[in-house]
Amino acid sequence: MAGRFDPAVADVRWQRRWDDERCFVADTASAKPKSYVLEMFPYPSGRIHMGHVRNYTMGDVLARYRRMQGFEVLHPMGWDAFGMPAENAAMERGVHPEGWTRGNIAAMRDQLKRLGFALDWSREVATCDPEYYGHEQALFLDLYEAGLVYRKESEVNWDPVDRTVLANEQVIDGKGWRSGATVERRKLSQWFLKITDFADELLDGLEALDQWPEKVKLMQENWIGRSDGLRFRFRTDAAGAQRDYPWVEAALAAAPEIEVFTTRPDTIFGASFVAVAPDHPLAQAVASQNPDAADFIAQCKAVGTSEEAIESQEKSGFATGLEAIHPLDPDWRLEVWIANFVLMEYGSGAIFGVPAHDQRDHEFATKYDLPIRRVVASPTQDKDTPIGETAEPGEGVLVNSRFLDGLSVEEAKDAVIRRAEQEGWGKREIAYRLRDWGVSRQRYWGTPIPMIHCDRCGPVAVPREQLPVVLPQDVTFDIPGNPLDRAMEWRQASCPKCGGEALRETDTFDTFVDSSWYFIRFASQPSDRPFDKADAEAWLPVDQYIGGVEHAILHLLYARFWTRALKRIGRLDIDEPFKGLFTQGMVTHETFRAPDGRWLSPDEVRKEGGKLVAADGAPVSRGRVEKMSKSRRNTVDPEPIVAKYGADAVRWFMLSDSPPERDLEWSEAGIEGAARFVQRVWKLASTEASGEGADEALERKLHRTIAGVGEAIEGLQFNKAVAFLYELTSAIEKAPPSATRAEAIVTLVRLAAPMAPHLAEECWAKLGQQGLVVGADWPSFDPAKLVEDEVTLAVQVNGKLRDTLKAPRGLDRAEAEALALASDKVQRQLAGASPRKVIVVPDRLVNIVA
RNA sequence: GCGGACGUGGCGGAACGGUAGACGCUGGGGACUUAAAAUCCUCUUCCCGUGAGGGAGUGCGGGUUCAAAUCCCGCCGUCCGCACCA
Repeated sequence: MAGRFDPAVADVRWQRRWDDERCFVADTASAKPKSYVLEMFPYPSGRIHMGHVRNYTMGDVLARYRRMQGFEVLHPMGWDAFGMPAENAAMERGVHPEGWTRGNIAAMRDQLKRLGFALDWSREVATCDPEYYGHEQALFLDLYEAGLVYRKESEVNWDPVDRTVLANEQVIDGKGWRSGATVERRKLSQWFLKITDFADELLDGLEALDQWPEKVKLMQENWIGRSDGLRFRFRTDAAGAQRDYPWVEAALAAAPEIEVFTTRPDTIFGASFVAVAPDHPLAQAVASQNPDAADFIAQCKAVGTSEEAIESQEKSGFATGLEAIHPLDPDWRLEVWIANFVLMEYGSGAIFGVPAHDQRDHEFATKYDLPIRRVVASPTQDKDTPIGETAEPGEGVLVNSRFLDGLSVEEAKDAVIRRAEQEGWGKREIAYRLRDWGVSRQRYWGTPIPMIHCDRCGPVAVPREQLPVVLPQDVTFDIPGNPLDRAMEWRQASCPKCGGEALRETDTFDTFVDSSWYFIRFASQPSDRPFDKADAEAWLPVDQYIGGVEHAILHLLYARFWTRALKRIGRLDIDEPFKGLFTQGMVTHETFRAPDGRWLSPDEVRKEGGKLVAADGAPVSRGRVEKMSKSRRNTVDPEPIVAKYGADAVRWFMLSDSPPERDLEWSEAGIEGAARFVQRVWKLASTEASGEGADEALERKLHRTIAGVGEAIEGLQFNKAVAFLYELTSAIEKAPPSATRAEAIVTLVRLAAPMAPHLAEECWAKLGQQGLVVGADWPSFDPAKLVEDEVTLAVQVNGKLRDTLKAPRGLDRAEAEALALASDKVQRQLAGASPRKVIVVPDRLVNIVA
């Protein structure tokens, strides 16, 4: 009896060997074709979790597979090391964010190494390295000089207790996620990157990304939210008797014209009112003179920003006493309202309402008894068909619309836009949902924004030779707010322009800036500049990028933007950073709850008499299978699992069963099964009795497996690759000794190498093969050996399967038909009737239609 | 509300329009063992039948086709993204 494969010994042995031989160091100068495989780098939270293991295992299989195929592979790893958890740890435990982060990186690096990933650690970067963020500051200044950066006042979520800006995701039900304080809307001066300049490019670029999931492309498309329409002006006037009201005067002075944006210029004769956003200048002017208006606006702002709050909120408005003059009819006047459903950030912050064909306008008009005028009619309607309880946003033919009558919606849109442009009161415009990217964060643990504020010169860029602007170490976290604000020694600087006393910018970058170019730095890392153009272009774009779908919009959009911005300024000639994208599913686990509703971790639950009970004997209810999370207490720490079963079993399980894009449920039984497979392969390799002669059936199986595994890995269908290897393993186990069998075992080891590399190396050595299996060639297959000489013909009568027959391959139609008709079962079904028609699919099926 | 994905045994899932359920897990039976673990063999969609065999079956209802899990139409359900975007 051969011994068992002992991962505790083997894993370390081969990891050391790969390291010693620098197996995974990528050579940019190599003449081989290049392949860049990348997984989204982790935030160093302290320990890796199963999601990381799954993500990195997939990338690793691909990287190792490509290497065996003869590619020079770049497969790097680093750390998205800035961010709030480090500061929270500093506040809660009094540790410095840097020390905390560095410690976490060291621990997680060890954990990753223990899993035997084929990573080029020589290129490791952490975004908190001054070298890394210094180059990032330089890139930012490049963009600044190119006019792609600007400073603007903008509204932010302000936590008054923690005295910091919160991201939208950190505002829960209107309260700060840490402090629980009610979040205020506050205006702050922030740095913005002009991502909207690239809106069209980013949208059009999606088309070429044929190796991206449609879902992600669609999400980005919606996020960018392009809509074509017309921007035009209404002249304003006072409504008859109200000319002398002070707020009307103020409003007319502030807004002699109101600009609106519409995607439905065709409905211009259906207009029944004009509405502006509460923070529109006109609304503000009215409010300055009219306390009721001011109250109304304050009410609008008081409503939470949560989705539910917005959804349940009733449409409401405030009549300003102004009127807007219809651009196509000077005698036609529309009431001007301030309305709570108009957004200042979109379009021009003002709309004209068409209640007949827009649901929001319909609700508003109904409430305030404004006219509802049909201007589009479907084929079953005419110009007098009344509008019902809801608006009719659909297609049709224009009615009640003067010169537009009879035109289709599309034709009418065009006609109105042309007329507006001719007459000079409006022009065609494209509006985007996408906003410019605000990158300022009032946080310590991030990349300092390389700017200096001078009272005389305004904001001035830090001179290049002074980069990097390094974070000061000596800061305190005992008081809420940004510690950089209090680091007076660090803040003081002389103005690069006038030489006078000035203060540094104390905001740091959104961490998404850090992750917007790390894949470029991986490809090329000179010390004197962010990257070398030629070296970076040798690797980029990333051939396969793998990560969670939660980054479908922000990170992936920012990285695409950054890459295009670098192209525009001539730094890198790459359009799209990620040629192939794959978003893997989550790792889930069942959940358990105590009678009082508390979540219980799996090790607090045991089985007793077929029932689940807690440690104290209380009955436990089984919850849903959910994503592993601390709050649900259903996490499984990979480290003890790896220690118990070995890296390969864990890797194998991560690839088994579930298709990679779907969720994978962690289970004890599953990992046991994976560990069993590892031993089966080891047993084959370690007990192989050499045999003589060929085994044709096994040989065909072998070639089909080579083809199948290759195709599955190429398509990132790892679960199928796994299934193929199970089949081959069973076939070899059952086969009698032969030369073919011996060869099949060697091939099996190569096929399994990307997934279970330690096992493969151990087997490879045991089988007396030369070198390391990581450097071995991927097996090739002979297409001629993929087919069987004998096929199984399915025989159907009227489309129902009645028999299966063994037949030699390549029967012609007549032969196949004759064979099928000779079947007893077929004859019984036919019961003497003669077939009306016979369909033959060669070597597969005969269908007899009676 | 808008957009999208998905729905197959006890479970995860396979299946160029052509033998539904590969492979794995679980469970049943058996072998080996003093015993257990490990390992191996074997069965495992459902219904009728001792059996040979027959019938049903891929969320539901229609349709196209010699043939539909797969294509088309209409429902139902689950999940995800966006959300007062003019």
